[in-house]
Amino acid sequence: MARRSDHSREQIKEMALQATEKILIEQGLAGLSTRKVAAAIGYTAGSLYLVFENLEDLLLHVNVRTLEKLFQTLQGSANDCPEVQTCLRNMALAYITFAKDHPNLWSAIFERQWQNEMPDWYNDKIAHLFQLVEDKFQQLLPEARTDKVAQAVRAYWCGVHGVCMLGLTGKLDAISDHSTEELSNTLIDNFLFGLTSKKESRDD
Amino acid sequence: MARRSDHSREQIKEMALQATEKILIEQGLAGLSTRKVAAAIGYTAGSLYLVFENLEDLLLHVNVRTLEKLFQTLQGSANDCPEVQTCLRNMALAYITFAKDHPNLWSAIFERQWQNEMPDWYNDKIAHLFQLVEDKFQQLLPEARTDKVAQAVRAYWCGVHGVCMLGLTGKLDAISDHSTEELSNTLIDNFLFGLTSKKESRDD
DNA sequence: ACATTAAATTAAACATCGTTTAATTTGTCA
DNA sequence: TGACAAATTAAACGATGTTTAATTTAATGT
Repeated sequence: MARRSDHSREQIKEMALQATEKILIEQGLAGLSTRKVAAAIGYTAGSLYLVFENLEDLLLHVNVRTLEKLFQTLQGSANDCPEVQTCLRNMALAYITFAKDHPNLWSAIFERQWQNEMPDWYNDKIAHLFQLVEDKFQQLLPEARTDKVAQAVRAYWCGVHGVCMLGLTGKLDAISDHSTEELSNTLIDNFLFGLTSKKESRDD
Repeated sequence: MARRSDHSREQIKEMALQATEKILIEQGLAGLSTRKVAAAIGYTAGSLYLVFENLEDLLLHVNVRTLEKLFQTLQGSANDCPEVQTCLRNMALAYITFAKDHPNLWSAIFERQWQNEMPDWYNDKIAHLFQLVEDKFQQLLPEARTDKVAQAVRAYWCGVHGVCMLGLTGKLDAISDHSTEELSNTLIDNFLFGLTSKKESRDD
């Protein structure tokens, strides 16, 4: 075996990931290209294909890192809160804050239409995130059936994500300028109130 | 003045819009290109720039048509319902159904990161859609302050959109397979219940 | 120490893209 | 009929993701 440079495959992989993240942060998904990434790490576009399947694969690895950071943030916001409702409130706000702080990284996860379906190691990270919310809902609804909790988790998640998406892409500002945080609280509070008030209702 | 073909500017515009829509439906946003559109209407890519600013402008015009269709659908679902809650339920379901029926047209509205901010004639169409929901909320909360209604509309809209987005892009299937419609109902019902139960609560 | 060999890396090619430019066709009017 | 202007195109430009063949590099066997 022989290699010209003193970078191992893993090193190149790491360098490429960091370079991609930097470009993504500074120029957004539209400003990302294989040649830019390669130039940033002193290599050529072709070399990236030795380490990643293609640009989509590279981007997927950056996204999973973003998901990990998001996980840390959400976990931190889910700890010291007296009531479960407060936790779920805070986690939503933490999600929104994260998206605002890292708009390009965050939207890189959703902006793209992926060719292949997500690999397992990626879906696992998302499940990891869901688990964080699910724990709280199990605490909130201790006697509820498993699938009811799962349903609540998804509804919550969709709501928060919707606020984030429409809020950050400015699709709401055209109409009014309510803050995204207020919107999130309105949605969560009312949803949770409804959920905890009529635990026994059957409507399906 | 002289023109080679017997197509007026308006005709070409219309032809291009229809061709774009067809390509979008069949091949998705990733399969769309100026050359394809031009070829489909028997012209050359350059000719499109006589009629549209650029591809983004062309796509925007297709999207506004999609919004108009969506408006018709929502309006239809908002008519014959005994209770307001039922209307809001149905409108959400209609939105989801529309997105499922026209997945590529629907996601073309959101998948792309736009260079320029939306023109007024586009934002107006969105406001038009919001109005449809706002009417129902005003009916639901006749005594509420205007901004509270506006807030509720946005929360509702974000929730529904979030369900749609995460549901259609398959970001939820990785975890469980609850139907998108059930999810929508869970979110809406609980949110509305919370909203109508504690009308007088103050928490901001 | 040197030739061999295989891996690492690149340069170049390919097909495509959005957009702009100059060239060409076309129809109308003096 | 000839001149002019609008309509349309062909071609060019710079850029993209990806693949290929060529080249460089370092370790190995002798």
